[in-house]
Amino acid sequence: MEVSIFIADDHQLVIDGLKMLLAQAGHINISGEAINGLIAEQQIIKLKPDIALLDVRMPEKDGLKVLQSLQHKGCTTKCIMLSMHEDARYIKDAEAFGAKGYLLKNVGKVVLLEAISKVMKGGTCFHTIVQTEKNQTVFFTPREKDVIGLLAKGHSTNEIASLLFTSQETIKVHRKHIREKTGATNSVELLIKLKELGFDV
Amino acid sequence: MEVSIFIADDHQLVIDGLKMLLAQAGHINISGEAINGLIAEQQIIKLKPDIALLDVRMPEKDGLKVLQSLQHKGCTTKCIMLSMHEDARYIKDAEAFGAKGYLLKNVGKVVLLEAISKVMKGGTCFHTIVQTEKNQTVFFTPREKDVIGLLAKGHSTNEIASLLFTSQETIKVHRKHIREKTGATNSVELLIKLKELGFDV
DNA sequence: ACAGAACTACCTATTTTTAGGTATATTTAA
DNA sequence: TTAAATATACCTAAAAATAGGTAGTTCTGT
Repeated sequence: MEVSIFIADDHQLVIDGLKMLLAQAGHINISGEAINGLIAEQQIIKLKPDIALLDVRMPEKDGLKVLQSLQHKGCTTKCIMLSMHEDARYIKDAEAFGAKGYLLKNVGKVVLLEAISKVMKGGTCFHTIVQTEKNQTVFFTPREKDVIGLLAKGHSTNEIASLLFTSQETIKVHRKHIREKTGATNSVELLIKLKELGFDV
Repeated sequence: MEVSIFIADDHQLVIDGLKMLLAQAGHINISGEAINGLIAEQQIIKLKPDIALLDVRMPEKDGLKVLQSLQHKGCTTKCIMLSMHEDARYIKDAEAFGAKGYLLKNVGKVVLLEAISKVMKGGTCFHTIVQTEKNQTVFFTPREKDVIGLLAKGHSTNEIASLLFTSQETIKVHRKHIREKTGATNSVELLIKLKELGFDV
């Protein structure tokens, strides 16, 4: 049976490559493509492809957000996420948001075609990762996330306090809690650990 | 005429895509592929393809280093760099090291095929960028690069001094110079600016 | 041989961050 | 309606980073 697939990736060359790769398979037709999340979302809603391949990291709107929006709007297109990040949190989020699969970009075409086949048969295909003891959910409060966001932009405690209309002392406490939650002893280390945990910083 | 091409990229899916894309062109045959710089270098020397497509960012040995090694060893394969980074420094370096082309991954297949054609005819194809006043060459000494590398891993001045077998005072000076060169006032800001300048941090 | 660059090292001084503590008002959830 | 979580704010104290200075040695290229 003919399968229609939509491709969203921020690199045109990757899109072109995937198109060729999928076209090769014979039973697949490419219903559309997009180089950012916003266009992807609009087009997928409009074209209703059987499957959408969504790059996780995209401009305007990342793949997970597109996935959420599509689910929220009742779109029936089955989404397979493509990512460079072998990260538990991303994969869990993708699954939670209703993705049918999650593949790393370092898989080969065989794995991709198998995943598409599986998903079309109603199954799922999530990249299994070596899930060690760590990655125990680290949780941040909304305010802590505000602080993390500004920290990641290179702001000092003083600047963050001004931007969030609160005192330096308060921001100090938030920073302390954030460090304690991650086990980091300085800001650079903190940002590294946050990235490892899958946060967009 | 038949053109043999080697592909090096750290994502198998990108390789597979490019293979399909190039195979489509008819007159191109893929002589080999690699998912890291070291393997790429060995294979290119062994297989002597007409053209090598080298991803700039690769594990083990980045594309620019592979390019340098190949030139140094007198390899005649014409190298076209593929990159996600529209960065003056990378492009200049690539040209200086003897690359025949530099393309962003957001170009389409038409541009890629044209570039290959141009290069095969003895020409070059460098992605022209909007070169604003900024990007005035920021240069780091080898030792400064050592320090930057360890800083980016979250190490403190103290730790860096130990790792580089020198005194804290010396590392302080290096850090000061690095900040002065980039205009950053703290480490997080520094790393952000370095990334903007195209450094692998 | 000399100039310049790079690496080293120390100085002072201020600012910022890190690392503990306590405490209170407000909101959230059981 | 308690209990817990969140955001707020202040305290002390030590460690680290930032920002300026001078200066000697070594290596490299002219």
